[in-house]
Order: sequence, then C-alpha cells, then structure tokens
Amino acid sequence: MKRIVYMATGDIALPAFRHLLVNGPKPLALVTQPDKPVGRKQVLTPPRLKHDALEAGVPVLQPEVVGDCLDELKALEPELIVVMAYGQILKGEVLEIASEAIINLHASLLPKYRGAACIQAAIDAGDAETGITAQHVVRKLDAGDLIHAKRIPIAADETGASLHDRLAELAVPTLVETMELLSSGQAPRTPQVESEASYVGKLSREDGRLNWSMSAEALERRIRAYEPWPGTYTTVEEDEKSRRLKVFAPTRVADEDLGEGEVLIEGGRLRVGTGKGSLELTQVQAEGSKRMSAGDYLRAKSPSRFHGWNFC
RNA sequence: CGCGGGAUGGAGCAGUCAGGUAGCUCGUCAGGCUCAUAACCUGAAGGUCGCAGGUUCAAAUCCUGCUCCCGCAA
Repeated sequence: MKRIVYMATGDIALPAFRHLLVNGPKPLALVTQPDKPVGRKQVLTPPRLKHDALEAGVPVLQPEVVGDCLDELKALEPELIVVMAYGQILKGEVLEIASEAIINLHASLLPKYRGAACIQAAIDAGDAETGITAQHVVRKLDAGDLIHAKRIPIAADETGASLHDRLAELAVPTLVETMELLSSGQAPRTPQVESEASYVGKLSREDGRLNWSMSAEALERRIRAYEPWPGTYTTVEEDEKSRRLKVFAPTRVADEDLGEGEVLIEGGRLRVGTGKGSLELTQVQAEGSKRMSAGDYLRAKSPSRFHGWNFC
C-alpha cells in the first residue's frame, strides 16, 4: 500500500505522521483543519503537522469542511486514508474515496470511550490500561469495525499530558502493524460490541470545576486527567469576590477529617475536605497570577484570613 | 481596539487611593541553642520598585507612552 492520504490536526498524530515521512510510504497529502486563532492574542496558528508536511514537500489541504476538497482527494487516487485527531466528522463520499480502506487511529481501547475526550476519560475512570485502536471509519463516530489495537498501562501519576504523549508514540507501531495487516490481506475485521460502548464528548473549561462532594480519590484522578485540558479549578471567596483558583497535579490524598470544601492550612500545606477523605493541593494558580506551589501561594496570606475558609 | 488582574532583593506579597528613610512572610549565608524538629535565638548579604519620558524641592506612589506575564472569553 503506497498511496496514503493523512488526515489529522492534533499533535497526537504527529509521531505517526513523521514516521511515514521518514520511513515511507510518504503521504500524498496532509488534510488538516484550517489555521485557527489561538490564545489571548488570537494569533492565527497552523497545526504543527502542517509545518512538518510543508518541510517534507507534502501538499497540504485545509478545507473548512472535507466535502470542499473531494475532487482534489479523488485526483490523488489514494489506496488508504489514515485519520487521527482530525477534528471533523467524516461522512458521505469521503468515506468512499480510498480504494482499500479509510481507517482511524483512536486513543482508547474501543468500544470504550468513543469521542473526543478519550484520553482524559481513561485516567478519570481509574482504568489500569488504555491504548490506540485502529478501526474502519464509518458514519457513526468511532463505531467502525476493529482492525488492531495496542495497549499501555496507565501510571499512578499519569496526567492527560503524559498519556497524550505516550499514546502519540504508541500510534506509530499501531499504524505500522495495521498497514502490514491490511497489505497482507489477513487483517481482522471485528465488529464492536455495542453493549460495551461508551461515549465521551468534548470537554469545556466549565467541566474542570471541582466538585468537593466527590471522593478524594476521584478528584485526584480528575485533576491528573484534565491536565492540561480543560484544567481543573475551584473558587474561593476573597475580598467578597469569587475568584478562581486553578489546581494542578500532583495532589495527594490525605486523611484529615474535613467538611466538603473545608480548607485546612498547616505548616505551609493546603488541604481540602471532600465527600470522602481529603486532598492536599501542592500546585495552584490564582487569577492573574502564575502557577506556584501551595507553600508560595499561602506565604503572603495571613492565617486569620483562612479561618473558616472554604472552596466551592 | 473583546473584558479583567499583574510586574517591588532568589520565592510569594504589602506599600500606590491621601508623593517624604524600601517593608512582611520565607529562602540563602554566618553564628548560637537543642536528644530532636517544616523548631527556636542572634546577625548578615541581597532591590536601577518592568522600560522610557513628564510633573515636583522630592516619585514604587501622580501623568503619558511602551514591553512582558496571567485569568476570562473565543
């Protein structure tokens, strides 16, 4: 299989793309999302994949919707289309363009965690392992027949960021092996077991608000899972204003007996009660301020101010 | 011109409204004390108060312009 079109936007698709650029077969084209304004200054930023593609002389297509470049795609006469973290749902004619197959590399062990927030979901749920699954792309999101999957264990201190990077690397052998299977004509094609399927939608910043009635263990996992996106935060009443306080990993489960959201300051350590057990926050970031250790955060605050302090 | 917060020794901050000796909690270094400690005591070093102009006898503080950092929004 030599004629490949790569459809991807997210950085998680970068290692596998680079592998193809270096070891071949070199993709005929990269289809990626249009450059988007990013950050506070709304600077128009191209996906990093685009940079690599252009450097390697691979043509780049950036249609608003994939349907806009159907003719260009057909003209390339691809045998295989590889989709990973592209950011658009594919339907209609696009699914028919590749002569052999259109496959997707998904960052979970399907049929678990179909959808966008699959990496966060695996950590949040406390799963022991996750992986990359290669599947055929069908109309229904992430519901295609399964070809191949590779697994990795989830570490006890795993964050969304670390798992993202490890899965990106895992995508390389997953893609290579999947292509070998397809070429050999021996590729399995296993329908997903619908009863075991689950779906995790896109996360928004608001999803990162910590609910102190959850257990300390669940909160600790969530803080790791949602780092760096969407991040987690709590709010604190200060000077009669409700201010946001971002919370980062690592956090530690502690065993003080505190009410939900009740704050205990002791020896420069910051602990909060939860629905079950308590949590020690070690890294926080106040509004308008940089990320810092809990000790630094507490340093300039007088102890009396914390009397009866609560997070909510 | 999307809204808002901020820049003060190595860290986190107060001081700015009402201009007048650079302060707090830590850290660092030196010495002391203790069986011992995130312990305590004594002392020391360390700052062009983001940058550039302006007002003033006098500017961290007032005025103007600029740079950078951050929260929200997208």
